[in-house]
Amino acid sequence: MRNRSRILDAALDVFSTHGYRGATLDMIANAAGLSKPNILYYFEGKEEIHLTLLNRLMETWLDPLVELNPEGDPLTEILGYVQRKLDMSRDLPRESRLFANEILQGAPRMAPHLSADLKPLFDARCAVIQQWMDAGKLAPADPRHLIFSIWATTQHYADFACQIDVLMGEGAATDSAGAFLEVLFTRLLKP
Amino acid sequence: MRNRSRILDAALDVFSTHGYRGATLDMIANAAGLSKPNILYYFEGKEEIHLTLLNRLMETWLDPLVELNPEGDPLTEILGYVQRKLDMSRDLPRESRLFANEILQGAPRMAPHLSADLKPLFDARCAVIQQWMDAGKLAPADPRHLIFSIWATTQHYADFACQIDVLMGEGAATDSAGAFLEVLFTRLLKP
DNA sequence: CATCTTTTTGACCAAATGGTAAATCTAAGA
DNA sequence: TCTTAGATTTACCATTTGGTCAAAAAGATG
Repeated sequence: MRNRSRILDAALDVFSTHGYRGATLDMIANAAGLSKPNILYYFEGKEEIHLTLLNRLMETWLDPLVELNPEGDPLTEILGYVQRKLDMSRDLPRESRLFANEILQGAPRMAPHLSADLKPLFDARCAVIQQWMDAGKLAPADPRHLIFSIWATTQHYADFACQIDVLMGEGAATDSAGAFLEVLFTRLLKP
Repeated sequence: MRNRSRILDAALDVFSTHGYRGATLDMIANAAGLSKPNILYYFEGKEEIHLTLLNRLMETWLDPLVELNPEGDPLTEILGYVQRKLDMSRDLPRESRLFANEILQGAPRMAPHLSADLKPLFDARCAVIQQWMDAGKLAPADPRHLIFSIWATTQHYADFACQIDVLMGEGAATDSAGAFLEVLFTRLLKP
């Protein structure tokens, strides 16, 4: 099944930079070093490749939030979450852009996942954060918007990388971003 | 020239939800209530329509940052900027998504604009903010990442609206977002 | 070697898509 | 009313693209 992996890797390249409709099987075949019919030997079609990528992505994507430990020290936990999300933008920018593309276009193939997987986790984590705030361990703020702001600021470094490269120089951003975001969320949340 | 406007409006709808390659002239024609050849009577082709939209967008997009007044009260100016950007996400979500789509895909048609128009403004505003911080009027933080975080958090409400709708219920977000972001950036920047 | 299964490929196909050409319609002036 | 310029449509065209099919390679197995 090495070919399957090569196809998925190539498809991740292509889908993440051109979007679903902008990607073609020929592009994927080329990037994978296989012929188009050969790709359709391993996958039923373009949509199945895309769907496979999205399904795999969902686990990876939720993981950092799953790891947020309700028993841990509140501020440390939140800052750790920010750090893990920022690491993902640095290490998996293609996945971030694949996700962004899908959401931008109204999540036509991922809406079920959002309701079924993301929403329950989101609600649970919001409740935990709210309890931390109620207990005075974090400064008060809407937990939902807090999470949105963490997603937005961290993913921005992957999704808008090309703009950031123009403004800061290639790759100069992700280093200093970690320090900035730590300050940002510490000042927001320190009780 | 009313038809030109109708075409551009329809194209904004289509491009912002499907991306450049995902959009078709037929979709645009349909949305505009015109025939495909009639659209090509007003524009040279698909690319010219897209380019026209991007060019118009650039002005609108830079405007809130242009309005940031170096003579004003620092915190008020920054918070005003955040508010204007958030208003844009609420009022012009299609434009925000058009922009996000373009950047996500590596800004193939807008890279020149970024270097020529955005970069100088960005550098100038960073310098102003740095001076404010040096003068002790704002708490210290990297001005570049500050601006990125403002872009990220405000545009997130337009670009990821479909995800936010799932997590918070339709349209419930943009109201409370303003208050949250004001707290976020006040706690970050208040000296 | 001979057989059987798994991969791979070259030649196609039908639909979609960006775009063109020429004919037709419409409205304003002379 | 006739003319003329602009606007619109119908009928196409060439290319791209997702996908199929049968045949050929390439392994495995006895």
